[in-house]
Amino acid sequence: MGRKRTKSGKIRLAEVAELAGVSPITASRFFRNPEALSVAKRTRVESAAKELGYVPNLAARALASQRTEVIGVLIPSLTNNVFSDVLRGIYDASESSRYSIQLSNTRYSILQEEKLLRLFLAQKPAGLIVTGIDQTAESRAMLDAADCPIVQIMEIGPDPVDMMIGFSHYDAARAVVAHLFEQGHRKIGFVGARMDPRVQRRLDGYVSAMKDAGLFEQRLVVTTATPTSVTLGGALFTDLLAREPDIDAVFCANDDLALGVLFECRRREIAVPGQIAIVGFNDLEFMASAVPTLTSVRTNRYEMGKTAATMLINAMEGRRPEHPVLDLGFKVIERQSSSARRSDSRPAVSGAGAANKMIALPSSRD
Amino acid sequence: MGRKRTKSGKIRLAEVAELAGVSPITASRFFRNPEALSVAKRTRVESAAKELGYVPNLAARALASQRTEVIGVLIPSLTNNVFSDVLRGIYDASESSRYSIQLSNTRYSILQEEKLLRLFLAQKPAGLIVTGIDQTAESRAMLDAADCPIVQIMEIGPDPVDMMIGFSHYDAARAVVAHLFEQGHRKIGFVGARMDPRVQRRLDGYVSAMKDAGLFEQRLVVTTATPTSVTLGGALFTDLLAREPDIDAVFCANDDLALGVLFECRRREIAVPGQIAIVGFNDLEFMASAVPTLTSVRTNRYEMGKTAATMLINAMEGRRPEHPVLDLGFKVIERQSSSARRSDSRPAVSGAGAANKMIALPSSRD
DNA sequence: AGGAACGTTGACAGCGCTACCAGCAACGAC
DNA sequence: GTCGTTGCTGGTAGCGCTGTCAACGTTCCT
Repeated sequence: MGRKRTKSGKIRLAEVAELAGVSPITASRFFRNPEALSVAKRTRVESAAKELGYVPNLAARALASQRTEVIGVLIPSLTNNVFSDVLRGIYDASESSRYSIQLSNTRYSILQEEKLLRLFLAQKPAGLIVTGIDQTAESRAMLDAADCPIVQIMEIGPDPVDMMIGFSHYDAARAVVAHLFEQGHRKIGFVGARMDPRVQRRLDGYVSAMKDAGLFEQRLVVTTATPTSVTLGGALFTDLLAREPDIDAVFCANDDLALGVLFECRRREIAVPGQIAIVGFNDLEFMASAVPTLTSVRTNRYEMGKTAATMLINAMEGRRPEHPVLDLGFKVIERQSSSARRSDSRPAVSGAGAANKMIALPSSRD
Repeated sequence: MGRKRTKSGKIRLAEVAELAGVSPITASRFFRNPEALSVAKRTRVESAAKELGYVPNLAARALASQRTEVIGVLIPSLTNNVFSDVLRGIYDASESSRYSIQLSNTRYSILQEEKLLRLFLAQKPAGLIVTGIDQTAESRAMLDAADCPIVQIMEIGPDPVDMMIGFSHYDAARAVVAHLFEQGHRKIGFVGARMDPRVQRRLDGYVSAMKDAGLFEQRLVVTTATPTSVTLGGALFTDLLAREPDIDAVFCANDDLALGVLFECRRREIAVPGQIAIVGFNDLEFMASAVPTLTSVRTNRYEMGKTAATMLINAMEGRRPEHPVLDLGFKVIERQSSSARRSDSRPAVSGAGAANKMIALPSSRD
């Protein structure tokens, strides 16, 4: 009834200005561009704000300025380790800025992505980070029309919307196959799950490398749309073995699958790499301490996220990057699981901590 | 220069109202409480909004209504798998609501948490999800004073701020030790990393259970403040073995450490569970397909996140839960790695897919 | 010395929406 | 038939901040 909203405790810009003895607009400028104030007023506003514990009202700021300080981030999965690394980079980079992150999960659906994009753009984000290069035509049109900087992450390709940071999954897959050839493997299977666009491009790279060597057979490829998991790695490998019992290597589209294959080999008492070599993708932390240690492709996911956010923030503040497309490359980390074919069935287990040989390549720039 | 911001394309509530032939305030009501409109106006506004592609301006709404539709979420890590499951639950639950998630990473620092909390509360969030029960006194005071619903997640304890959902890490650890006793293990080591409050409580549970049996020795505990990893599991286990070569079981504070211990055992040709039993915590997916399969404690992380967000949303809309403290319990999933002591050194590997025996317990309510 | 240029400050209006309250019609109770 | 009561609708007045522009004092140039 008689309970009116108490205004007593509310600290607005006006209160700060009054205490500092300046006009509200001057106080406002202090928070947005302190250099524009004289030193005297600057210190006065600063101490007044601190004394009152002033915190700006972001909604009012957004409404008045017609823009937000929000970076929209669209990623396809919250579960996948790969994206948590990227996200960490994005959050770390944004923390030291005044921008905040608005995250949404497309669940690997470009239709969902389109819907979320529409939602995001309606709120006029200061910038946008989107995953990959496979948007719907509608999404692409919205991105092209958006009047904020945009970074596409996770891979590089032709025709960037704006900025782009990633690496060539195709080239990385070719490098893996080349490495396996080098180690004497010929009958190389491919195991993939989820089959999102980037996994598909890894498969494409594998296929092209195998074809180049005249070794490609469709029967060597086992994939599924099911989300990836360690258990699934074992199951897909079982399928592959049933089809092609005499394969000598397996290229897994990610590390979870590779671990599953490793466990399945152990279960079946198949020597790794003696009988079958295993290569994964992403180089998650556990790959280096598995027994045998597992070869994988290292991609700079944290750096990718951090750089993407940094590029975006710079662009939002008018400092556009010299090169809008940044290829972070990849490294094939050669470990025990793919070392040269040998006849003995027990892998060398002593060198768990042995230095990893690396093949470092920037993927080709489009 | 002469380029003024074009206002042409802007669809505001006023435009929708005009097309629908109603007043702006009526149109506004349509979006917030459609039932308050007559059916005729409701359909008119609805079709007008759809025709114009109207999207409300959240900043204006927040400013006018003095509240936001943002749920603040404070978690200690973006890397940890455990939190990605919780987060997925939170995002899934929020998706079907009008609330959006604002996520921040405290990096396991309660000081950082306090700082972020201050930031969040200044923006008047509609609700808050915070991790754990170990806030600073200052944070606690802010939470108590906050006029929005709050859910504490990940564990339960006495004296909730508002709502709480989780389980007792202490009881879970005691259940693990009990299980190991039951399987004939006596000299049980504890391996822990990061040592955040919840890991600490697992350690406390382990210590109390061991003391109850008169088997506790400080030398059996190896911990570090270092962030957890598979590799670290191997290293800590190596330390433990150097101290106590004749242990017969290792309780790992999480699954990554357990996997590291397993690999280290393989490296050293220690039979699991023949010579040493291994138990992890969290029951990540890979635990079930490792060789041998690894015993762990299943916690309903996805459900925890989803339920937390759902409880919060309900509370924000006036439907407070009957029981503000929800104990989700845990299950000790018994697998090969901790089965009864046997003299032969090769574990049974045939039953990879065998049904897991479970010990299900709601943790005790405080 | 006069004027331009710059740096600094403030007045005003309005961003798009909703809280609040008033008004109006339709209906039922006496 | 009069007086509530209920259900729906609209007018007014901001929410707290910033864009724009004008005005001021100072400095520098010619």
